[in-house]
Amino acid sequence: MPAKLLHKPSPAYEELDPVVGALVDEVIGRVADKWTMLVLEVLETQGKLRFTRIAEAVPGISQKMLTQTLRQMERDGLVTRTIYPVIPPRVEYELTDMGKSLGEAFCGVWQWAEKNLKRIEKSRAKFDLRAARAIES
Amino acid sequence: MPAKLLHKPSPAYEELDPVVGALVDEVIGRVADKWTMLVLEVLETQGKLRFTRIAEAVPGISQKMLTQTLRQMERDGLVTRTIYPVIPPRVEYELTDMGKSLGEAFCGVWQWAEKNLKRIEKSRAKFDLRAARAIES
DNA sequence: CTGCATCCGAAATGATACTG
DNA sequence: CAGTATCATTTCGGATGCAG
Repeated sequence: MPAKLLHKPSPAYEELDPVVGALVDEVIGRVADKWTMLVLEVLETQGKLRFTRIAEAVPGISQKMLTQTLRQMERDGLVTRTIYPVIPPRVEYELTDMGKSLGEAFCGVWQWAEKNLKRIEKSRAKFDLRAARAIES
Repeated sequence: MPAKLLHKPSPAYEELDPVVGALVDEVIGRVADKWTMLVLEVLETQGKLRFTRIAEAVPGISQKMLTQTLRQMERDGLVTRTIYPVIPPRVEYELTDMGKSLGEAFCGVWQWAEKNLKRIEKSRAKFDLRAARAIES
């Protein structure tokens, strides 16, 4: 992989190969999903978990969205789903190697978010203040 | 951010500081947005650009979404917006230092996406095949 | 306990027309 | 050129009921 393509393929790259470019965008769209990121984070830090544990660990997620997110992640090969044929049912989810590697790739983003939280809030306050004054005048 | 929780417990960091935890989630939700990521990437690799150039470089984005995304990024302090009072209007967008640092944080995710594209496609094909067979039987 | 199916309102997005 | 405004459409997400 050339150093030039460390990031998303440039427009030139997409003109050469629009299909691959579109697919990369599609994958980014999938992976850059709020619930996917939060579930990924939980599974990365807490290891193998069952459905209800994940629901508890991801604040605000509904059962429907959790099921949907886990199915997508399973389809994409990010998690394994293990069903224990017992009563009551027991289903456990665990990151695959690919899932773990994605978690590591996102690590920098989490750090960035924590580190820059206050700066973002300040920026927003400033922006909103300027906007308010613009309306007055 | 969802308002209501269907369950009681929370992740470790939220128990320590629920407010900060919620804010980190909010920032992640914002930053882990498809269009934000794509625009960020374009500005990172191509530097200062005007509105139409960005639109051309981000395949599939609508004018509305580009405007919205750029406004949010400006509000969060990720980009600067420079207006040249000429006719026709000329507006240029450029990453701030904070925007650039976010771009670097996302670098690993881009690499991951390119690297694992084929593996994801294979996983999906396999999953869909199993699902199809499950329906038949 | 897990999680699918369905309904429904809310929110996000796209398409189009229009403006300084 | 760089938007804003509006409307149509799609998607999201919560609530509920039910099944294995």
